Amino acid sequence: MFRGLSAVNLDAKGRLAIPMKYRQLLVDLCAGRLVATIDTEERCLLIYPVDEWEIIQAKIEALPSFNPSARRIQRLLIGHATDIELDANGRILLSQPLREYAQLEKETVLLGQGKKLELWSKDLWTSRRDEYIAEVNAPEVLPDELLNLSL
Amino acid sequence: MFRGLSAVNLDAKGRLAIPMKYRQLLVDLCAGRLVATIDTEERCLLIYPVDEWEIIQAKIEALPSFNPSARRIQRLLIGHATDIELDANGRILLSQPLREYAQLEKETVLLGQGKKLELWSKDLWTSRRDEYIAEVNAPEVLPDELLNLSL
DNA sequence: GGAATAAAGTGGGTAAAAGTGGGTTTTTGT
DNA sequence: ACAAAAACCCACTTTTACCCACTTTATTCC
Repeated sequence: MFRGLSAVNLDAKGRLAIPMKYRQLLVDLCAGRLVATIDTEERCLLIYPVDEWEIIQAKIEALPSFNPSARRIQRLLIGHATDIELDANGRILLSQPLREYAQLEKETVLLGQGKKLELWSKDLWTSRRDEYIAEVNAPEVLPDELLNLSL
Repeated sequence: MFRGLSAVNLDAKGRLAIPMKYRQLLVDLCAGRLVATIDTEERCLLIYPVDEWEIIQAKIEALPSFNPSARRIQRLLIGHATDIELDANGRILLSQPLREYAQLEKETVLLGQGKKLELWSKDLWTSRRDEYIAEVNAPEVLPDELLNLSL
C-alpha cells in the first residue's frame, strides 16, 4: 500500500525518479508496469500498478454507455490512460499531454494514496492542501462515515 | 497505552529521541515501526505504531471516493503518512515536510494520547494549551458524553 | 554526600545508496 | 528517408542511513 509524500523533480526530458521505498513494491505488484491517467476533480495525475488499473478500467467500461456522464468519465479516464514502465534507473517518462494537464514543471509531489499514487505540481499541491485543511475544519456538512471516524 | 508529556529536542538533522519509557512498548507493539502523519485540526503530528495505523488507513480508504470531503481527508492523512523506524539509538527521523507542517524547530513536546503520540512545537503547544483551558471552562455547549463524564 | 558507574541523550563522519544529467542508439511516425 | 521522440547506458553528485564517540544526566555504592 502506498502512503506518504515525496518531493520529486522532473528532469529536462520529463523523467521522474520513483522513490526507492516504492520500487520493490512496484516490481512485485506489476513488474514495474504502470498506468497513468488524469484526475477529473483536480489537476493531478493518478498512477496505478497495471493490474490495479485493469480492474478499474473494467468498472468504468461497465458503466451504462447511454448515460452522458458515464460517457464523459470513460472518455476522460480511459482516454488519458497511458502505459508507462520503470526504466533501469527506476524512472518513468511522462508524456507531454499528461504533464501539461497537471501543470507539471520541475518540482512535483508524489502522494501515496493506498492503491494508487497521485502526482501534483508542487505549487499546486501546497495551495490546494492548505485549502483542504481550511475546508475540513469548516463546520460544513460532513458524511456520517467521517464524523464517526476516530483517529 | 501512551500518556504524559515529554519535552524532547530535535537535533540539527531532524532526529528525535523517543523517551525511554516508550521504547520497550514500541518494540513490543510494532518492532519500532511507526507512521507519522499530520493532524488536520492543529499544526501537530500524529505518531502511530504501524499496526494501529494500518487499521486507520483501511477505514480512511474505505470512505466513498466520489465524496469530495472524503477525498480531501484521504489526501491529507494518507498523503502525509510517513513510515519511520527507531534507529539503533532509539531516535526517529522526521522528514522536512512534516517538520514544516508542525512548525517544529528544536524544542518540541511529545504527548501520549492513548494509542498514539502527538508531537508539537513547544511554543505552539504552550499557547494552545492555555487556549484549551479557557475554552473548557467557557460555558459552551458540550456533548452529552462529556457532560456525563465523571473524573 | 560524593565519587564511581551506568544509562540516556547528542553530535557528527563516512560509506553506500539514491538521485541527476546528459550522450548515444534505436524506434516511431510522417 | 528524415526528424523527433523514446530507450538505453554510463558517470557524476547529493543525500541518507549507519556507526561510533562524546557529553550529560541519573543511579548506585561506599
